[in-house]
Amino acid sequence: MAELEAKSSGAAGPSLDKGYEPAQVEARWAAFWEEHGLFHAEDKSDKPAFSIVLPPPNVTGSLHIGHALTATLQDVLIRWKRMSGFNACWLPGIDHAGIATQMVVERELQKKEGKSRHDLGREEFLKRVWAWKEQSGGRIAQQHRALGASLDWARERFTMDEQSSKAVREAFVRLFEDGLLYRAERLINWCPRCRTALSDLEVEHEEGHKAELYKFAYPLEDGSAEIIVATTRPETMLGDTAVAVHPDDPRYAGMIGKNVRHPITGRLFPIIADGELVDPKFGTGAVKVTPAHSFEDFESGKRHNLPMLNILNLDGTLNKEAGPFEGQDRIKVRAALKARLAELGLERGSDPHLLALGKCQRCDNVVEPMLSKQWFVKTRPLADAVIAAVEDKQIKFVPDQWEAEFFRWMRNIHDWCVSRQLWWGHQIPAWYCVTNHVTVSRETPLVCATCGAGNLRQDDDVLDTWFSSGLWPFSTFGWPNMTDALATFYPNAVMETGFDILFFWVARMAMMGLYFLKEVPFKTVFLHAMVRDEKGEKMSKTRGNVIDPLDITQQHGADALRFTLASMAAQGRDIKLAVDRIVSSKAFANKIWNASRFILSYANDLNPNDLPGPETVYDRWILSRLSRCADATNAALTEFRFSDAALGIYRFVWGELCDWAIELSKPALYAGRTRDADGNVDESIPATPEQETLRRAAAASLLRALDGALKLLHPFMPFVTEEIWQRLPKASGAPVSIMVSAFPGSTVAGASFFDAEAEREMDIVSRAIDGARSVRGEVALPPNQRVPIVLLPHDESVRALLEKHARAFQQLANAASVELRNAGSPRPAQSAVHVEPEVEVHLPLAGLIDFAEEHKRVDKEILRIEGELAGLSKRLDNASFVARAPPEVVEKDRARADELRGKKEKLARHRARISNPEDTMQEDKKQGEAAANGQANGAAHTAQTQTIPQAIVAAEQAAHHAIAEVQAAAAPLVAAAKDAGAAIAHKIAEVREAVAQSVAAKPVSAKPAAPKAAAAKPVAKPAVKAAAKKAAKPAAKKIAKKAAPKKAAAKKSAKKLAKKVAPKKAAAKKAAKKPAKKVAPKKAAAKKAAKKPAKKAAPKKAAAKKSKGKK
RNA sequence: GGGCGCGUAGCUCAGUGGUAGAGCACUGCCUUGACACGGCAGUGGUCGCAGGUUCGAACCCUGCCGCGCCCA
Repeated sequence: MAELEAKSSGAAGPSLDKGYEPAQVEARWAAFWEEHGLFHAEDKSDKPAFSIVLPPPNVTGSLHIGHALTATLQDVLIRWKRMSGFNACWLPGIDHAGIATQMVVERELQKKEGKSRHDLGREEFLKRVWAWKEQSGGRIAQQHRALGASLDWARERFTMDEQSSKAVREAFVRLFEDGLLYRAERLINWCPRCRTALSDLEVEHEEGHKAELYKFAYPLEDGSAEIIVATTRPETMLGDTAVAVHPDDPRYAGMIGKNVRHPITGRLFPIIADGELVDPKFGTGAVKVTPAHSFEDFESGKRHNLPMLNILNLDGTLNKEAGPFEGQDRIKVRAALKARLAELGLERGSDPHLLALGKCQRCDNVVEPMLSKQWFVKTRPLADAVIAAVEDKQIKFVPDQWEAEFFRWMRNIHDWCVSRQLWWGHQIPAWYCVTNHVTVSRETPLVCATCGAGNLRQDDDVLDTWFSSGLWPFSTFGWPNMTDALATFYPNAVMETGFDILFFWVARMAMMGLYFLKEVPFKTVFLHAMVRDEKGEKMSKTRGNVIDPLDITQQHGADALRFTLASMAAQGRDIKLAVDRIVSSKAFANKIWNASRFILSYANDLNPNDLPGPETVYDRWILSRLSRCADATNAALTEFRFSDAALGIYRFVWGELCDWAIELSKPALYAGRTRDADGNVDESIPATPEQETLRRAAAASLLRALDGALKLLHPFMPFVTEEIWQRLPKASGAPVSIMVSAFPGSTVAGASFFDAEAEREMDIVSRAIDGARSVRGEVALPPNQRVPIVLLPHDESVRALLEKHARAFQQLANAASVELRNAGSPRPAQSAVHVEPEVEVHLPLAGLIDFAEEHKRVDKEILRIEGELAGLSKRLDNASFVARAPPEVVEKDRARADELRGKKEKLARHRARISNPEDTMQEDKKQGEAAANGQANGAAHTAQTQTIPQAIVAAEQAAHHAIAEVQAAAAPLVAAAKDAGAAIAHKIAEVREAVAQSVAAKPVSAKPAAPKAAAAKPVAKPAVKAAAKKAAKPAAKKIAKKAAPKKAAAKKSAKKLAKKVAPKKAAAKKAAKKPAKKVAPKKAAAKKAAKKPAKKAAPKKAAAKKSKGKK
């Protein structure tokens, strides 16, 4: 009674809005998840750990599309693992971004107060930066929340917080104590604008700057001659301390060892021989040497003990060493210097030249190599350990092409300059006494470790931001303290980031982690692609092509953005993001929303604690497909194939659940819910108990499929899935949120739903329905016009199978009626047809359509088949193919060829029938009578039987023989033609095919000699040549399309044969096919199924491919 | 200069040896009781070019052309 009441009110359910509106939903769930602490991971847990640290965005940054991609991919992994029973920890944080942040605050200070940081002093300035950080630093965290990122906010960290600072000091001191950190005067990259040293990596090399190669002469000291040097930077001559030539260069052999006199500063310096520095073919073969301002010259200077003459101030102006040019900017001085050289009569012309410029990554100013005292990390030993670990596969790169790149860099690594002349950052824990002894210490020291002097002064400089970032995978979990969290979450499972910081960050984390914890910091490095605009250009504010993720989120929903990014994150490719894609993802969210709305309206009265199992093959099929999708999703995510995972779910939901399962279930769901003209359910016509059972089973199966789909989709689209899932009827004890429910695997709710039988049956049914739909579409039948459908299965088992699905044809192919005839029964006289290996689908359309159209349609299909057949024949006629190709491939091709021949023949017969209804009807009638004389089939709907008349059996045998004969006869021809060229061979194959057909058509009278002659003839004909030319590279399709003449002939013979012995031949063909049949349907069916059951998708094929790939 | 990668339908991309697929776009029809952010059907490709290996090449090899990135 209660149940009945529930049922009658069930259809109403809690109503969902007609369209999905993300904006209303997302904020609510983001808050809900956090309030319930669902993002939090335990320091100690029985569950296996899975940890990812979010690459800390810069404190100056606001969320851009790259962050959104990072967050999406990591959240997908984390939510997937969390749902799969892991103690999943995703740790958020912010990077203090030394240079960038200092620049931002300085700029603001200048703008608002007209002051420089020096006006404020270090202490006051740092207060301002912290204030700025407090005010703006939280923004990006809020933006991550809006994306649905399930970060463990309780663990949020900052690279300058107390714990990180402690870790930095510990790391610095230990490296120093271990001799891996030293202070030295070296040539470094100096940014005069930022007034700090930079590491090699922070210099961007820009090529193709138009410049000149300027030549001038240095007079020899003794006045005997001059030596002409070529340079792209004449102004640096003020710092020259040598001129170098190649030791083997005869032009300068006599000058080596002599001195030149500097024409401006008057200094004397030598002409040296340096085979490494000098390329005798470049310029004049003599180069000026400026050891303090060029990396190459620096090395040469060391080799030759040259003085290192620094001519620059820290701001890029020239210092007193530049003599008369002191105080001028290094770039502006060039013109003046050249003028002076000209005055002195030393200018020797110039040539145009392209050169690469090193620019500051942060401010885009030209950097200067400069001699300077800095702190360096000795990277060689650290890098070697990392190289060994990667070679050992302790760290895996995905995609693995990055491994090579990584090795290359690690093997050529230079010592890392870690000191920066900034204020914002970790101040270097080194102190100096008055005599400049260095004391490096974890705690602020009171006295000099060397001389005991007091009054120590701490190093002014700070550390490179990447120094603290390098500690991130473990400093965040408490290092240097050995905490539970560290024990649980180190090493991290995955480091997911952009390839652009592979060296900046990944390499340094690897070095630091391995050194300090003796264990790699992460097991897998997944490097995602760069997000570009739809034209493939880098997004940048100056280009104005930036897609703001938060705009997108507001307009289309975070789910749409996330799904789009994940589905485009194919490995090793840039992501060209177009708004169109986001719109279609939004449509997908709406689609699943509406599907849910529908399913819920019929499933709401079910008892979730006792859901009925599947009843019909539709129920079984969709649950089987869900299991497959779950398997594929897990496999894809395991291999970081985000795109495959996302699109696989999309295909399942849209192409299988919505397009087929829901549609197929409607008759069952509607039973007992007859509606009146106004659409109201007529309560006076209740369902029968049988109908009720089917309805509940259908609703329950759809509900299960939906529940599974939502869970699979949840990591990608957390909001809409939560919103829907919360409205699903749930068993007692269900979790509070979908995000902590169990991720589906091969089994759904503990039961395995794989069902090969159901899938096979649905494969046949769906192809037949698709066939009917195609015919309808192609003959331009209005969608709402119901027409009868006649099905001719090729054997009894298929007939029995199809019996159950009449309603499906009515539902999905808009059939007015479905008539199932026995195999071999006469066809409807005036019909349009679609042929599948297992079944012919006829639509008797006499008077409804123009049969000329049907002719065209069938001809097109025949052409297509002939094209494919020609290709297959060419292969199968090739003796070495048969001999050398794997047997299963040969067998597959044979089966396919058989299948195609059968199909073609049926179509040809069909064509004949509609061209000449009288004749065909006679034939059909005759066959009908013959059949009627045979034994009646028990399960038959109609009176015909499947008995094959004796004549047909004979015909079949004759046809077999004839085919064999023709094959034998054609073989030498084919061989000969091969010599003559591939094109001709191809042609022969086509002709041979046609001949075989016509021979088969006249089985009784056919003689071996005839086909031979027939085959030989067309080859000789010049008519072939045009086609042959094209056929050099035979695309089957093309040939079929273009080689019209040949096709016409084939058609003609097909027509002829069809007229005369069509029915017999059909039977013969079918029989001939039998032996190969066992193998054939599998692949062919798979291929077709791939295309059809889901219009939107190719699920089976995709699955097949995947499993193939896995092997 | 060295290295890596890319070039497949109008667009964005799958596809690592058996004659090419998807999404979007496009065309036609359809307001059928989940969804017009929808349904059904359809058009569209000498897989950059040229050689080679192979029974067979979008796929492997070589060269060339074009584009991109990294490093010097």
